[in-house]
Amino acid sequence: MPRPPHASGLTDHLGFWMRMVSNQVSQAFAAKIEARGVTVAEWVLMRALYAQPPQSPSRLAETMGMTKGAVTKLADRLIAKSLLLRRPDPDDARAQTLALTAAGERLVPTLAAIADENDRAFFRALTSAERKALEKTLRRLASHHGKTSFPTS
Amino acid sequence: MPRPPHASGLTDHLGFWMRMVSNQVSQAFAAKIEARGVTVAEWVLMRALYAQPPQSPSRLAETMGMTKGAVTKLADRLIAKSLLLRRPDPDDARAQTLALTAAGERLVPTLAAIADENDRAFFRALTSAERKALEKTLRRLASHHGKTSFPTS
DNA sequence: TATTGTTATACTCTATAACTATA
DNA sequence: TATAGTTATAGAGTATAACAATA
Repeated sequence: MPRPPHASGLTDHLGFWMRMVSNQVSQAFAAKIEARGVTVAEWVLMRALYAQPPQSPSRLAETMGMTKGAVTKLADRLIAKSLLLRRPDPDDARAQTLALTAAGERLVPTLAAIADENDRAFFRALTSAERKALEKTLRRLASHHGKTSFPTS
Repeated sequence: MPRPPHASGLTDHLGFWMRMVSNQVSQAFAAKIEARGVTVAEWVLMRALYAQPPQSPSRLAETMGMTKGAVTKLADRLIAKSLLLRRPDPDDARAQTLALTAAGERLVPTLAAIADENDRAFFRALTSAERKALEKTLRRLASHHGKTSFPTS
């Protein structure tokens, strides 16, 4: 009987392991912030607006690497939760600005603390040197392949 | 004027970088296999069935870490593409079995080669030692946090 | 009763494209 | 005409829960 042609396995690819670990850490984080009523994507948008002047949807779409339509939808949800405000730009009647509400501003440090804790717990299995090496590697890969320009600090 | 309370930034978390790099590599792979008419999730299911005896949806759900309903939906799509076959289990009238069609079996090595190439291209920026270290780290994290039991070979 | 699998429903995330209002 | 933003639509991915058939 003929043997089937060789095909590399799922676990032969670093991309597979990246996806698996990424899903694990993101799902753990998502579960923790769900109690605060926000999703991971919402957290990212909120953090991008924290302690910043109001930003246009276009600009947020650019820095977050998503489409304008996606930003609108995300913003709609945060507005419905009274965490975000949409206001017309006084200088350009076509434009809008997005800014956190007072409640939104207050929530960000809480979410940030949850993110800190989640990260610490998840990567606790690694030594300090391993974490450093992992971060360096990931940053290299991200900047090598990334089109999006997140604030790198 | 009061300074806003400190909140750690998105880029302070390894989880953020994991998610960013994982998305980059998965999206690159998704774009390449789209020409063959399959998605990443479909590839994973197909690879799990390649050169294997027919498997029950339950078992696949277990090993892939998803619900039975999700497997059914994924299977429906692959069946519509004539890449998968669903057949009643002769030993248990409640049960079904899933197996690749001949076309499905033929497609897997092609997809595997694309995955190989995608992985090589994406991680080319790293040295061999860095890749080894990354793999070791990711496997450690995955097994430390994973409930799902993928074939680890 | 317990189990297998499907179906129904829902929600997040994301994209593309059409559309509106303004520049 | 070009740009800013929203809306409409679509589809992947995933989950929960109700259900039918069978064990």
